[in-house]
Amino acid sequence: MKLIPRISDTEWEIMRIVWAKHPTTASEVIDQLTANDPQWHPKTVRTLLARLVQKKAIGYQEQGRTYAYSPLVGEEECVAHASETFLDRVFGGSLEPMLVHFVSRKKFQQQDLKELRQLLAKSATSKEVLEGRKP
Amino acid sequence: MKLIPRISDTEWEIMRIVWAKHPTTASEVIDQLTANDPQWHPKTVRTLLARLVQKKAIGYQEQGRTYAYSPLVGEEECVAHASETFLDRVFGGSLEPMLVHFVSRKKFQQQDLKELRQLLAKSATSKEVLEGRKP
DNA sequence: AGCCATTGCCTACAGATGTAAGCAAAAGTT
DNA sequence: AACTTTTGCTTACATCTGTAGGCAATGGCT
Repeated sequence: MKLIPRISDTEWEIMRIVWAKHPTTASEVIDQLTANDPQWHPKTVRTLLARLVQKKAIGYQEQGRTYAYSPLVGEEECVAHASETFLDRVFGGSLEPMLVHFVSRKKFQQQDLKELRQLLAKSATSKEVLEGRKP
Repeated sequence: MKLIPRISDTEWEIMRIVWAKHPTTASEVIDQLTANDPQWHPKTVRTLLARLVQKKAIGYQEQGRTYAYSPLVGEEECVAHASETFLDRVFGGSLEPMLVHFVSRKKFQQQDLKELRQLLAKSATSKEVLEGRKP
């Protein structure tokens, strides 16, 4: 079974960019980040990239003097792991209270409700979900 | 606007207990925790309680030589804050991908789906949304 | 009265995190 | 060739976290 390295808050920002487009270079990542938020300091981004390499969350291939980074862990796995952790921490592992929370929060728009509804309609007929487990 | 202190993983365990019953004492919290998981060391719990006091996440009243702790921040606020943070980090702030994730994960049972539908039925206040069913 | 358990307070300490700075080599510019 | 920029490598450093240990006072038990 694969080990998922612990990815910190700021590191997630980096990872999402790398997952979105890879291989990618440090300067590309920096550009992406600073485009949305000029608070990001290039030096900080490079440090984080190096740490992610150490953690084996990403790897790289040398392209001349620069590195072309690529993820070594799947986004799905990390998302799943982070979701589990979040659920356990904040909702004690219970899904329903979490859903109640998200469904009732103000930012939850009608549009979202509609989409969710369609999602459920599909899930209800899909094998993966229906045959999930349960004795 | 109220500031929500940053609550760490282990601190959440403590907070959930304090929210569930307060005021409560250190030994009560320790009992609760060790009941489920004997790994918890009493000293660790006391340290965490002290840190939560420092962070002003909880407060206390002296009951003789012991402290009776109570939350200073609401569970709702903290849950909302943690949820926002999680959503931003892991799903870039988009609710729908997150819901897709939770709805499609294997542990999501039919029972949960049913509950969620009922939940949605209640949340749905508009007719357009209600009509979004049947493929 | 004396001893022990309990409680909070102070201290410890390694590893993770956020946030960079300094440096040397290589690449690009003039 | 000289100069500037870019890049990765190394180092810094205050916090925050997880996980306790030691100490002194207070309360209980004998």
